[in-house]
Amino acid sequence: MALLGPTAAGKTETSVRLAEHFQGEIFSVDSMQVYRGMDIGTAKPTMLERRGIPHHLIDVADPGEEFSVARFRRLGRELLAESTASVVIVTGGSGLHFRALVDPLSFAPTDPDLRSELEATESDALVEELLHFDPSARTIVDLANQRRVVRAVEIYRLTGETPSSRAGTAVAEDVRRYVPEIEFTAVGVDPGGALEERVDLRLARMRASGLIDEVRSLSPVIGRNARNAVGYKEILEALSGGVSFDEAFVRAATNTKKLARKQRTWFQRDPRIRWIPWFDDPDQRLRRILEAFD
RNA sequence: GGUCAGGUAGCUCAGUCGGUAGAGCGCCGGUCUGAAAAACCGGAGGUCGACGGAUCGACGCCGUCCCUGACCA
Repeated sequence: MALLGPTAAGKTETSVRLAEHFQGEIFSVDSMQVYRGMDIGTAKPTMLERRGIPHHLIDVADPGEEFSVARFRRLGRELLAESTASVVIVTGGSGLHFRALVDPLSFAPTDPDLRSELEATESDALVEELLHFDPSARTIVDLANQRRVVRAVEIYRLTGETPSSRAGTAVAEDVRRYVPEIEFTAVGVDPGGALEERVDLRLARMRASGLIDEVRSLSPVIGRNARNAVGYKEILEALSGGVSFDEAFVRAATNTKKLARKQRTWFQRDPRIRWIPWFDDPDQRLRRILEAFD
């Protein structure tokens, strides 16, 4: 089963209670909780909060690494295959990571050298190359998005596959139709308008718990991906003297709310998620979620 | 009280020689297959401090007033 929704929706606590109820184990689908040491700012559940429930896909990479979705999928599938848990509870707010885990997404290979070569290439030239080997790529790839164009050309040079050929496969069609590879039932939770104050409150708690020190100690080793995490990027900016810590937290608050909206638009189009009405009381929330899973 | 600078989108500010306004951020919405808490796309929003004046025409010129900041008394 899956428990999804935007950040600060109380998923963590609820998922632990669900796991206790079903004797299950938790698989996190969170793009930033994968990094070791990024604890406070990612709202990673502490050992105490986990209450003995096994949590997977958390702390599986160093903050200096670039832990891609493809790696996330590979590792997640491995761990799922090995798992002996009677019930698996998938929870988190990273939509693509969720789909990578349960849906038939097949990631084409990558090559760091080729990648950096393409990234250094004039974007018009890349678009020209792309449209040359696949004229109808225009309708599939966002040509204004440099990263997408680079990736499409990279895949072509590495495998000969074009955006059209990849989009035309049966699995690609299944992905579009939300046909899962691993069956599940999913429930969505969303505090709606109450989310803003939950975010403000949570950030204040993070600050009180030492988020600034956490970021400071991570700053020498944090990598390109991890440093983009909301809360971290703003405080890193403050640490390098750009802005005050107060300002950093104000920005972190708006960016967290922005993130929540993006997470919503991602999950909202997934027809498999059943959204339940929000209850502020955790007990009531759990009860409604259990009903929904019945 | 005086001098100077300034009052333009929610915020910070652009606006060439007068032809009724733009950007970044925010806000709203969308896309999404190896950076996804990323990257990208679209949209809404302004009686240009107020009132008067000269002009075919003013955010822009002239006058008065209001507000803000700095400095001088």
